[in-house]
Amino acid sequence: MTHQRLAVLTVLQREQRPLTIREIHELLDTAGDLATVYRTMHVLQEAHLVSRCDFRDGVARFEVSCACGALHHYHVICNNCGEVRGVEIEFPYAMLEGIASQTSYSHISPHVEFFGVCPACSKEGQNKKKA
Amino acid sequence: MTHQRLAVLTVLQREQRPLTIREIHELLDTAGDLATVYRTMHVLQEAHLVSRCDFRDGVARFEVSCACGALHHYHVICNNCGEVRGVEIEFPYAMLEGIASQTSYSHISPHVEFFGVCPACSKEGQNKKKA
DNA sequence: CTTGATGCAAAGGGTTTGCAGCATT
DNA sequence: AATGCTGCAAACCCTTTGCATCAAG
Repeated sequence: MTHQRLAVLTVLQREQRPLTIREIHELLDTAGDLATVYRTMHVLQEAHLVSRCDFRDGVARFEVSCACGALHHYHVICNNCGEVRGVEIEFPYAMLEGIASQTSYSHISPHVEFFGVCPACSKEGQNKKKA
Repeated sequence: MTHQRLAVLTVLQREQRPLTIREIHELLDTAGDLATVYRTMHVLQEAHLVSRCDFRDGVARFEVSCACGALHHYHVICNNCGEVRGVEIEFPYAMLEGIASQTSYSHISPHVEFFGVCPACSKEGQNKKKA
């Protein structure tokens, strides 16, 4: 609604990758207060305009919510250099049904992040082996 | 190896659920220092004796690594009351292959947590609707 | 005027680290 | 004696919060 919030959304739209709150703050033209960005992210999250992801490094990241069709948006993070790749792939909904039937939980939604080794770091590893 | 580390493993074995470092510390008979538990968890993690999971609440949790066969161990967390249920279910490895081929990343491993509403909270919701 | 967003500063909470002391080999 | 684990305290970082101010309806 407010100017600041639109600015945050614009940044996220432009970057098209998960951003730390600190990164968002630095990318804002009219850099307001960091606390304001934190509050803004809460609002945008509850409005389902952005989604939060967690790369297991203790820092929350945000990106614009995808207009998910059949394919869903995931991330693969390099264990070595931290590079993040986006992936569009179908999530196996059969799994959700299995979980629902095993647990009687409802409204189940998965939070998934993939970790691996990126091509560049893979090569480096090979070089190290050879050396 | 050391006494403290075995004690931590024993606690995790006994409880059979993801524990906060603070919880582990409180469950230890000879409660040493919190910092020691933090260091211990790092060691155990690197030794692949425990695995860390993340329930998106800013606190790391640990449990004994499963001797994974065909079925894998996952968690379903109640969005309302925070109750955690364990689930044993097959993970769709086809998904991993899809991601590997899309990204050229190797050694891909998924980190998954499921969120939903537990049966008890589901009932409460219905009561509220009726009331 | 009333409501809500902002900036600023301080506090909170989980985690890490430096250092000295202690145990074990 | 040497290595490494422990306890203690302080520091670090991300995040949240109280409060006064400011902008908008």
